[in-house]
Amino acid sequence: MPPFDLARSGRSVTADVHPCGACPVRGLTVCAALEEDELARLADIIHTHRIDAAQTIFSEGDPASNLFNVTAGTVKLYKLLPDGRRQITGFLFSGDFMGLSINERYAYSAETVTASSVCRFPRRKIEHLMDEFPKLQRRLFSLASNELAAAQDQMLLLGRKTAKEKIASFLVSIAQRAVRRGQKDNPVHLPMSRADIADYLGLTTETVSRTFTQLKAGGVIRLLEGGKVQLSNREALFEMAEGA
Amino acid sequence: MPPFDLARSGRSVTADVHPCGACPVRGLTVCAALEEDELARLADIIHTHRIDAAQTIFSEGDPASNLFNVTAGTVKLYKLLPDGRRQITGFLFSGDFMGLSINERYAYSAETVTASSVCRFPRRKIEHLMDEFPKLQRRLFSLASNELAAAQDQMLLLGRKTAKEKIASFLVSIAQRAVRRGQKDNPVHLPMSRADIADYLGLTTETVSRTFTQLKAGGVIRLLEGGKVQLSNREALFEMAEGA
DNA sequence: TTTCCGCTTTGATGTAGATCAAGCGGGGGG
DNA sequence: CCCCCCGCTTGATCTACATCAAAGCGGAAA
Repeated sequence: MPPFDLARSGRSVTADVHPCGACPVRGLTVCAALEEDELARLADIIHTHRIDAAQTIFSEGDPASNLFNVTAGTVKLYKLLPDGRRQITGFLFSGDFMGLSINERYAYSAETVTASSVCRFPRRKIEHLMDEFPKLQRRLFSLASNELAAAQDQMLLLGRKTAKEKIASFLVSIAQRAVRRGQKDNPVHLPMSRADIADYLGLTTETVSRTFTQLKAGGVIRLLEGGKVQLSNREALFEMAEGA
Repeated sequence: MPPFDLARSGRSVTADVHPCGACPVRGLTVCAALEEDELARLADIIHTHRIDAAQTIFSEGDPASNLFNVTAGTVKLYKLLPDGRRQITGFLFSGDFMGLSINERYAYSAETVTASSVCRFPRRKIEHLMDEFPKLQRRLFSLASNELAAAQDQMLLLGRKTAKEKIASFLVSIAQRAVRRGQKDNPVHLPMSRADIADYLGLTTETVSRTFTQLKAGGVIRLLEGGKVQLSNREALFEMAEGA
């Protein structure tokens, strides 16, 4: 997890001005709130960056000087305990945003899972724009509310679901998010490692692996090449996810 | 958990107009964003209700027609699995708000722990006011961001902490919140049952009880009358909470 | 005051998932 | 092309916490 300094772009990062009009995820995210001309104003303050896999974007406790929008690839957000135990609080795909903060500090670290592109908004400037365009403010509020609902689902999962239910829930939710991005949801693509999945679900790699094996044996899923998982029995998976 | 119908106030609920100017928690919550005259506008649309202990305020999936502000007492928010397993996603004290939703539906159920007072804002009307007073919108966004950060802390707790660390974290956080409300934080008051604490921390009542006993034996806390807990060694408790 | 009921505590036992420990397999570097 | 390394899987064992069980205990109702 080498550090990554946005100010001085090294080999692993490239910055360029990206025309928002051509943005592939424009409809999904913050920008969906804005009209063409307003979007131009937004474009003035953003920079897009291409980042290699396994790079730290920012760390918990850093001054929260930017908001980010993932436009390609996969990013994970996580928190650590002093002894190294890790909880991944979310995986981000294209269209997802990150960087909400309290006390001007990031509440979690962000690291790329795969090579990714992110679109960076200086916090100060976006706050100005929010005053100017209430729609933008409203959009961010709505996105934060969705995040909050997702966080509550995840609490239910972490606190009360079995390993099998956790894995089933995870697969279902990844599939649903793929659909929202307009991608096909079967087979689903899992770009992250077993260890990452474990740290997201409050399990160990071994348990994640064994549970996949069980689901496979039960004919509910098939493990394909390249981190793809075929959902062979979505009904069963859905019921399993809800503990039914 | 008897149902509670805001429309037809029964024995367990009383409604009256409450002057915001006299609100005890005005500085803590949504209303802190507003000036005197703006507050008057807000006062026009709210109703305060007094609710007995153990009453349902709203249920997961209900149309989210109101936002609420707790002005006295304690409320719990929770989600259920079909077989009855329960995850409490938060405890609310005076000054805390609830009712953020997605798809116009509540994402969780809310029930009073103790007799409480809540201040009710019709969603439709508050959305109008948000357009009129961007400060209000901003305030809600900021509160939602804080909620989100708290939710992420809770994920770390649920996914990666031991029973002892969970209880220690819980006590520390309850104490910190008491301070923010201007109440004394030692001893802390725990108005909720062991079962509620268990469902909040992803444990069982028995484990919660045993862990309290352990902490008591270790001289870290003392269990007092009336649900009060004396934090005898805050340093130790704080370290324990972080897993150090 | 006594009784009763629900909450809490304590004890005995069970188990899901963690931990410890190898193999296995595939992709990148030499 | 081969080897090495790393991530995944599988197996054996351990343990923190759950489950099952029953005994305090305190407050409300009679």
